[in-house]
Amino acid sequence: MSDRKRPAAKAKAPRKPLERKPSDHKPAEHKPAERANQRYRTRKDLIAAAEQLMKNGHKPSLEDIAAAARVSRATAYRYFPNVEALLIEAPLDSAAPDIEALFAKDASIDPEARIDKAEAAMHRMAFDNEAGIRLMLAATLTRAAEGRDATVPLRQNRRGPLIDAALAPARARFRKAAYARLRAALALIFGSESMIVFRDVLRLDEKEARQVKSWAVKALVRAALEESRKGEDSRHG
Amino acid sequence: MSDRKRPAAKAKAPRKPLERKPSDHKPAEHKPAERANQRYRTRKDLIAAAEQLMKNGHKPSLEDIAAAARVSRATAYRYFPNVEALLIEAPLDSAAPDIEALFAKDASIDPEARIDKAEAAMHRMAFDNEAGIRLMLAATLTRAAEGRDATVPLRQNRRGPLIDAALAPARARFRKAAYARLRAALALIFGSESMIVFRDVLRLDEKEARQVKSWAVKALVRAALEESRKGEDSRHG
DNA sequence: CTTTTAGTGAGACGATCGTCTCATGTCAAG
DNA sequence: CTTGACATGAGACGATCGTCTCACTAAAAG
Repeated sequence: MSDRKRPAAKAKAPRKPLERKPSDHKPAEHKPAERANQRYRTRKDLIAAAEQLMKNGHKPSLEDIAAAARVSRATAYRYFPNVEALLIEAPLDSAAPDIEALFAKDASIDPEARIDKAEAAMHRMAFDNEAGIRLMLAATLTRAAEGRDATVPLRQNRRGPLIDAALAPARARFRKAAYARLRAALALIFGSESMIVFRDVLRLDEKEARQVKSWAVKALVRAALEESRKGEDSRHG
Repeated sequence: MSDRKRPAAKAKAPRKPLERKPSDHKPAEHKPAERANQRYRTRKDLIAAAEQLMKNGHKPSLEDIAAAARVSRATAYRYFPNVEALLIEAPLDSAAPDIEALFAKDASIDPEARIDKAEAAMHRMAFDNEAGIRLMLAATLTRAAEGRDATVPLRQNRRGPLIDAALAPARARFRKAAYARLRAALALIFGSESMIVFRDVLRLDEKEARQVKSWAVKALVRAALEESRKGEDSRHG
């Protein structure tokens, strides 16, 4: 008598009746500019609550986040289509390095030194917030794997402006294409993803990771500078 | 009248009564060497089914995987503590580049050329299996974020041997420390994580990604070679 | 062939997810 | 102050997750 199935499996034929469409989440009846303050505050409270709960590395349930924000579950879903979307925005707003402050009283214009300094800041941020960043990364990965239309910004890019700021004083010394290439390559090394590689794949500790990255970013800057100086963009002929 | 709560929230005081301990999952009554064949086959079937279902980018439910493997849900949980653990093992076994074949009839010993070739192989693998890799990465990230004891190998390292093989003919030209540093830095660029950065952060397409990585790996190899030649390990001295 | 026992199937269970509806509260314009 | 539009709260609902128990099957041992 396999007549009694577990409830999840009933109506097996039309199998996926609800067929999640991840991106057609209507932000309820939120129109652009009505009661903006009220909405700003609940949104801020939700993110703050999520950020708080993420610190211990456990993925908080939306129920917990909503409770911590003194907001109902339904309201939380009116602001974010799912838990992950909340986790994506949460963990970094307080930890992001301040670009102005970083280079404020630093008169050095040596691009290698400045890039290294910028990398050090990102490095600290990533390793100090490892738990939260892991959750955030996981959230963006699965979000992106499913619905791909992505009118929403999947991911905020913090490293780009930081890299630009670090290289700004020397910008004129790079050829255009070389700069674009360097910028992208540095982004590979700067990001929090590199922390994942060091931890999970290479099994190196924070200090070794920092040394490797410090060497790599400087080597790349040097290489790009040299190629630009020689006046050829790609060196394989 | 907040007497009627949603069922999930009842018994609020002891809140987390079950308190997931991710790693004390007992593999049921599976002792090392009894009915090994039977167990090997069900495990293999589960992984194969997961691999199959992952190809479209949707995270398959364990119910679906078990059904595809012609196995009951309970049995699947006897082999893997959760869906993620299955997804981690699934997506890459068939796609990993074969190191021997890659360098078989390639007499070149130029480390830059060989590294570039290896990177190209990893690049293809990563971009061809984007959906599966995203799921796998997300799974390892959250696994690592929670229970951290990790007697299990969180992640298999495919890039390490590949990098070693590519650099093997030129190995003698590197100083030891420089080689270790180069190896780690290349691992940052080789991995599937870099695909994520290109896609989600930099928004570059596959071709541009390949160009950036090709330039970066060659530049790093060159830099490490040069430093080794000059006989100094770190150049900021 | 029988007995033992390890692997399995079926499904109940509580928890969380994301959706939806209805009622209530609250801001802001008249 | 009233009123209408909008934000919120409360909770039902079906789906999936991971755990657990019980019964059944089939491999291995005698």
